[in-house]
Amino acid sequence: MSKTGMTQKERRETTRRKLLDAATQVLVRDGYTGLTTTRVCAEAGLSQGALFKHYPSKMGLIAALAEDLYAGLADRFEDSFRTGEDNYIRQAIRRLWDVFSSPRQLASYDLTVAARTDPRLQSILEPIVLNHRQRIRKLAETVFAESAMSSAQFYGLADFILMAVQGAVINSLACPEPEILEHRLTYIESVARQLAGETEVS
Amino acid sequence: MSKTGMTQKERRETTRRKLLDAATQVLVRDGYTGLTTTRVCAEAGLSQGALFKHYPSKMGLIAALAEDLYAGLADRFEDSFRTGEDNYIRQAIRRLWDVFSSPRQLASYDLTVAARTDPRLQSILEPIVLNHRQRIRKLAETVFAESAMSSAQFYGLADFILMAVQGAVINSLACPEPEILEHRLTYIESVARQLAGETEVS
DNA sequence: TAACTTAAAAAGTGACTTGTCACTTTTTAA
DNA sequence: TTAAAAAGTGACAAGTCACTTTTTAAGTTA
Repeated sequence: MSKTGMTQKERRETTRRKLLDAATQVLVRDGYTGLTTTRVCAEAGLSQGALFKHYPSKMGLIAALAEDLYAGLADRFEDSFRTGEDNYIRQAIRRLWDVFSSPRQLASYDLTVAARTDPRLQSILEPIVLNHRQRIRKLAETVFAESAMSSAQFYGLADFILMAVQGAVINSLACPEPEILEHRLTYIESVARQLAGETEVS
Repeated sequence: MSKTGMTQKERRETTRRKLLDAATQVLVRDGYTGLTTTRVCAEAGLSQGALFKHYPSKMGLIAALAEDLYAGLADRFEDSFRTGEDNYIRQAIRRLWDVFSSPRQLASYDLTVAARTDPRLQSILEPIVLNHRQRIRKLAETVFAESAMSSAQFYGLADFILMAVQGAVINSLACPEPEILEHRLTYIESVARQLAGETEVS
């Protein structure tokens, strides 16, 4: 844990990683409102000066944070679909639920919602979110290349299910009701099963 | 526009309404992060002292704001479904989209998301959101009492569609893509049509 | 009209915000 | 070994925040 014995490049990288990890944790724990440079530095065990040496402003840090965060989310999403393939519809919904209600995913909604009223944040998120979408779309195509459905058909369905799950997650943010949630998930599951059974949707 | 010629009760009420309207507008315009007592007072054309005379704290104001806001949302939701009944599935989806992408509805997501990391806000929203759900559920039941579907069936479907639309709306917050959105809406519409055509869903 | 109560304005307080600056420590290059 | 460059520190400036205190204005009642 000593600071010495590192090359400059290593020092740079480890410090930036510390800052990004700290920022992520603060965003997860305290939300966008509680995301202050003071807290990030305290969490990282570094000084204010260190932060502003590496990032020109708070927004600069947030830009790096967003990139890092979404990369992690996409990774998790992919992992979740690479493992386990039995009884896939039922499990897929549950897995989607797990993915989209994970702390980091919930924290990403803080950024999304804040972007509504912050043009700077919006322009930071735009390319990141576009890339994120593409990555998920590609996953859907490759994973279900050998499926009965065409990948295009599947993506339409998957995207739709995804929207529904996310809507359900966000709706349970302010007031979690396990029963309603369970009901919604099983409904989504049944719809997915029904839609997947038919080749023609539109 | 004179301040005089009012009874105390009238003064109280008009001032409180001014504060609530101002707070709503600030939330809509600047988001939860930008919702400060200073801005609310400026927007209302009143002093800080006036605000804290009527509400014991910022959270007290937010509690009143939330109640007022959600009441308005439910009203709008109901209105949207009371008028016009032709070609209802296609129109219903568009109407839902309109409702859920309205400025006030988007602003309500600021509260929802902020509640994740603020227990005080969460306990304020809990009863309000519960009541909101009930109100919407009742609407679904009464509106479709004479429909082919049973109201219970319809509510399951409606709730599901609602989640999907909301998910789509939130997903386009950070990075609006009209084409993707349009595609999603038509997909949701086709699914709704398909599901509504069958009496048995589960 | 005078005494009293409530509403609103004006001014102020301390805590917290982002960002800067002068300085020390560590690594790199000559 | 020594000079320059990079990384990191901690105090501090300037401003904003929620909230309080003091003062003025208006409404109510005797």
